Amino acid sequence: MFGYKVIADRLVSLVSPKEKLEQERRQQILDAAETVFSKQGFNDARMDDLVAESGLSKGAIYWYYKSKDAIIMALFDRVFLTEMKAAEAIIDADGTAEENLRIFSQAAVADIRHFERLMSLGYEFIALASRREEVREKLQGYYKMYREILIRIIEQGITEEEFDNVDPQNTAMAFIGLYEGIALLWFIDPLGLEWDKLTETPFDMLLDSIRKKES
Amino acid sequence: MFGYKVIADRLVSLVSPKEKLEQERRQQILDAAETVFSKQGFNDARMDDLVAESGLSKGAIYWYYKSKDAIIMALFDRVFLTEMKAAEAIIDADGTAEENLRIFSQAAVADIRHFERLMSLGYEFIALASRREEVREKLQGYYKMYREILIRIIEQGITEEEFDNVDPQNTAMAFIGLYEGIALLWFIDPLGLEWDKLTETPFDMLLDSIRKKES
Amino acid sequence: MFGYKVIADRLVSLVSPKEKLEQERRQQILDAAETVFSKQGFNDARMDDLVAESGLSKGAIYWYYKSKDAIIMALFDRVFLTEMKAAEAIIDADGTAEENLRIFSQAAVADIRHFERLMSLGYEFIALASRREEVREKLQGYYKMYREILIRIIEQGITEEEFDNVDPQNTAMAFIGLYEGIALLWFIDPLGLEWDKLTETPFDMLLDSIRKKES
Amino acid sequence: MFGYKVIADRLVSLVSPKEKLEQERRQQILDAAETVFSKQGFNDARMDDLVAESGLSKGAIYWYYKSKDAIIMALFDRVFLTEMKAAEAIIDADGTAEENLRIFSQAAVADIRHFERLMSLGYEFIALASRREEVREKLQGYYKMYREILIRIIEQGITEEEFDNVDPQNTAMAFIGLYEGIALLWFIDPLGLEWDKLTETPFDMLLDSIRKKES
DNA sequence: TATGAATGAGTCTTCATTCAT
DNA sequence: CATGAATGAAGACTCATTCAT
Repeated sequence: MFGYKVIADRLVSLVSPKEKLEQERRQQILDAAETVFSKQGFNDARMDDLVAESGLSKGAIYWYYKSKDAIIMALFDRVFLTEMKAAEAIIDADGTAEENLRIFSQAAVADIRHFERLMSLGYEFIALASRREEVREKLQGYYKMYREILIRIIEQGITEEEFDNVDPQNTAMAFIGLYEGIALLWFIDPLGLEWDKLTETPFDMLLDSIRKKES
Repeated sequence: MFGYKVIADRLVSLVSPKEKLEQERRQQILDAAETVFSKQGFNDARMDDLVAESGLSKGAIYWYYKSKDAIIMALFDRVFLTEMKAAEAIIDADGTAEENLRIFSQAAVADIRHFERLMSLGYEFIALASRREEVREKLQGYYKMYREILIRIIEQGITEEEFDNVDPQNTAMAFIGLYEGIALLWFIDPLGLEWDKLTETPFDMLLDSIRKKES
Repeated sequence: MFGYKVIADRLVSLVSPKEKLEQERRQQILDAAETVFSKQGFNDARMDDLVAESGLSKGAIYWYYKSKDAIIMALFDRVFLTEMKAAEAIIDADGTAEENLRIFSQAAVADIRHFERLMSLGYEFIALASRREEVREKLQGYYKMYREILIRIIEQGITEEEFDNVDPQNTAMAFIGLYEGIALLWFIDPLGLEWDKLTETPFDMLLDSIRKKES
Repeated sequence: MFGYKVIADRLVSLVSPKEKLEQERRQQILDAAETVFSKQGFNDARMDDLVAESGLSKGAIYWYYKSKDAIIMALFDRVFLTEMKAAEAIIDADGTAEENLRIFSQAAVADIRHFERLMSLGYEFIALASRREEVREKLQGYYKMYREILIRIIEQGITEEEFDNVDPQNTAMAFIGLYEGIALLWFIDPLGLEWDKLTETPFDMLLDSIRKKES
């Protein structure tokens, strides 16, 4: 990821001013979209709200994105990509499997806190998934990546005899599912429970169940 | 639940033919709404789609519900109520805590399978929750009920020394979160994994971690 | 044609009030469209102009026609059909070929005078013809019908030895072309020349050239 | 016509390089406009289509023409002028009236074939004529010129006793109308009839009717 | 001169809701 | 109670034109 970022930064400095402007404008529009859509939902958000929020004109927005839907999809990709990159950051981590799992879990937590404002957006996308093949496929890719990272960590744990000989696939699903579910509960009732507590116990429970029992 | 149904049936037989018709019409409308909304989402569904699906006229629908939103809310309540009733059915169950937990878990599973078609509807409601106090409160109530049932079972397990002395609240959240999360993953990628398998391992993992260790 | 009209009238009286209303509304809309489109052209005409001219609401217009283009096409058909029926009226005429030709020619003249206001509409349609297969085909059908009527009259003239042994096809084209061309010139410069005079001489010239020369 | 062209060429060589560039650019724009407008019609053609077709930028086009309408008018003038020049070429011809008429007729034929692609453009202009005084006047001028040339030829024929003592004005209208009408029919149904055949017979018919009968 | 990003008034169309019958 | 024609406010999108660079 770091390497990637460096390359990306370099790329930015290499692009023409014109391309830089285009990138800026697109970010400007997606920033506005993120704010407006997460506040009002895709359907209740008006293009005029994007105009007001972005400070651009209607025409300018349509110059960069051909439709409201295109903006939604671009926003999806941006959120998606950001999360993917955040996840990739953990791959390189070395340490015991449990440490890696904890780092990953904490990253996920941090992630969710950070993208607190994106959660409603996220459920909009999920609601879309049943109707839009394209969205569903992207979400599948996203979770697949997560699963693979976790599977690798769990396999590491098994190999290094930290963990019992569990099924890595199912175990990974358990971890991911747990986090997603907890996030959902927290989204519905953010004041009802503290996020950290909400997170730690279930994680420890799962971890506990796969930790190599002394014999 | 059964008792309830009996009561409901009695109620039906006690009401006047006029009221009976009204209830039938409302169910007709909500049936159509369930189908149409789950297929197209709240926003892409047209009142004319409800007309076509229900076989009623536009005027008839507006006779029984004052707006599209009222139908959405009534549908929410119906889904909500059905789930609540399904959950209540387990309260009376007697058996060991682990048995009850398993029964509850299987009910949840059965539930989800049964309401497979309602899942997209569910995520629409969740997406709504961040913008509509009313929806959020109902969802909170729904999960609160679930939590309380689980807490009771877990407390039973602790009291009867089946389970370790875990925190009932957090443990309940872990179970609920796990199921919700797994459901979400399955919703995104239904073909990717079998539902039963998807469900059993995580459940066993959690259960394993709270089961009283021999000392 | 008369028979047709009678049937049509009967049909009207047989249709339900609902269908009658629909037909009235559609005529109302096409009447407004005729006025507005002929005055402003298809593109400069606004749906709001149709609203104002028809006395109906926007929604009512869209209830009966799904788009502006659908109205244009329906208007085309109405104009087209009216002209076709007017032409058919002449078929039954008996008399010498020359008389029939003159009747037909005068009908065409009368027709054009009557549809003076439709001429700009006509040229809009003709301009459309190069881009819209559908329009082109309808116009082709229209002129085909005209040609066939004329061919029949000319063949009658040849058979009855009123006319020389000319090629009926080409001769028919000459007559039709002449009338269309004269109409076009008159459309461009209506004050520049009187319609009757504009019409008679060319007609007589053509007629003269095919009249059986005494030998 | 040739003389004119020579003058034009001289003019070009006399102007400054700056003016020469301007003339080139304007032709470039009108060339693109001719292509785009005849393919898509005035209304469906976008300024961006002109940009793409001309290879110039938006700004450049607006540098040379202040509006889309100005381009339409300039294009009209260019087409108009070209046709006028073609017609003028015949004025000088000497020969019998019938020869001149035939030359003129063949020129018109050639003209139409040559401007086959411009016909839809032509009908766009004609459709415009009813709404735009300016366009109507130009078209009137155009046909007036044609009429005058024909009148001169016909008067020549009468004077030289080739033709009967017909009314030159009406006879000219007959010839022009005939050609315009035939062109229209061919535009609607180009495959339905061959152009040459479509043209010759009517012409011969008219000619036949005015040719001096032997007495 | 030339560019093309930006503007924003103007359009068609949609669709929840109403109401005369 | 029921119908479905009618309403009209509202919204996404277009595109001729402008103007900073």
